[in-house]
Amino acid sequence: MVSSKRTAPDAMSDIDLIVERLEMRGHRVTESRRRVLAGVLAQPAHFTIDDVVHAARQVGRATVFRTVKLLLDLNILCRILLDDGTLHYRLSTRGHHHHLVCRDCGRVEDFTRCDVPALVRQLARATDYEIEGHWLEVYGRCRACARRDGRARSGRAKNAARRSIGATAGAQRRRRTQAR
Amino acid sequence: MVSSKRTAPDAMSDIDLIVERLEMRGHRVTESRRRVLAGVLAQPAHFTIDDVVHAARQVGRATVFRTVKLLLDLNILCRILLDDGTLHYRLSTRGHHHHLVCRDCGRVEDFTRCDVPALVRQLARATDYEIEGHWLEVYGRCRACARRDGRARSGRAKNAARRSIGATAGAQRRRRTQAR
DNA sequence: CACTAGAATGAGACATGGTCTCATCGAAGC
DNA sequence: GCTTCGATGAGACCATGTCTCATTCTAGTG
Repeated sequence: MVSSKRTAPDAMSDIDLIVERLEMRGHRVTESRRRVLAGVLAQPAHFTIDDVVHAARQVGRATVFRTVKLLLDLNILCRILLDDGTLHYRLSTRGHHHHLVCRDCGRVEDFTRCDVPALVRQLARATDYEIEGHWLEVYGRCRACARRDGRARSGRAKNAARRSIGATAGAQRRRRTQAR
Repeated sequence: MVSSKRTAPDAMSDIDLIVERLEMRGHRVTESRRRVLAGVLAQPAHFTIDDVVHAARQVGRATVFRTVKLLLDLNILCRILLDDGTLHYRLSTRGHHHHLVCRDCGRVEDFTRCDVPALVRQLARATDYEIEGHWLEVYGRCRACARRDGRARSGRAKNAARRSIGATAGAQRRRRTQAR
């Protein structure tokens, strides 16, 4: 709590903050966990577990999975459901929030405004459910992507409409593979 | 606004309706596809692809996957994101709708009221995204489940809170396996 | 400080969900 | 009846994630 603020504000301090939360919850702080944390913090906005497995190369695969799950539990990470149905991860902003995801480049914006509670109240009345939570993701195209191929737009529109939430995971794999 | 389970007047006519939609879109109507359709229509409210693979036993696994994807494309099926992050399928009610899912028994209600458009407009203004769609699922406990263990509730509450969207797929597998 | 319980680890087998390939079949238009 | 080409099935393959179990290591205790 009155913890070792041993280093100046650099990447380490982020790790230390998370380490503190681990300790507070009674989890042990091991070298592997530190490495996974460093790997996570080194990622861009959002990433797959595989990205972390590569970033924290000395750590076993199973441990990376366990640690990421732990971070989800602690609300240090959150999940993003991409347009194509695959799940990515990202550092969580504090509190209740949702994601606005660009279908083309995968950029993610957080937003905190959430109109759902009113709907939830009405649903609760109408259905007699005890409502405990909800999941909302909004999909679109960021300005850069919309502008980049504004003219091809009408041609792409049909594909975009086709490309439901359920586009294949395989397509996603290929897309990512090509991209690197 | 809450439409409950579809009652099939008789299964054959449902199949024929779907077959018609396939033909209209220029897809061939094969024996395998009929079998998959029959398998899908024989399912309870929601199901996994594996359930369909078992129901349509004479049909190859790959074909079941292909056919289900086709049905998703045609909006005959829709996906449900369960509490634990796994995807299930269900016959789609017409038009835009969302799901209210019971975390305990997995029951699903559709609802069509959707307050998101207002939010979407505001997001579009604030972020300059072209917004194309959204995904909303609401989680809770149906009346039957809430009543069944009303007393154990306080004890379970903590678990429920823990059990984020990210609960393990393994847990889900086990749950389903036990259940049959 | 040494000791110890038990949490965490890593290797690798395993499970699941899904895609791809390719030879073959068969629906439907002519 | 022929022909075309979309659909099929078997099975290999891949990605993601979990489980097991022997071993290691953290952190609390004396």
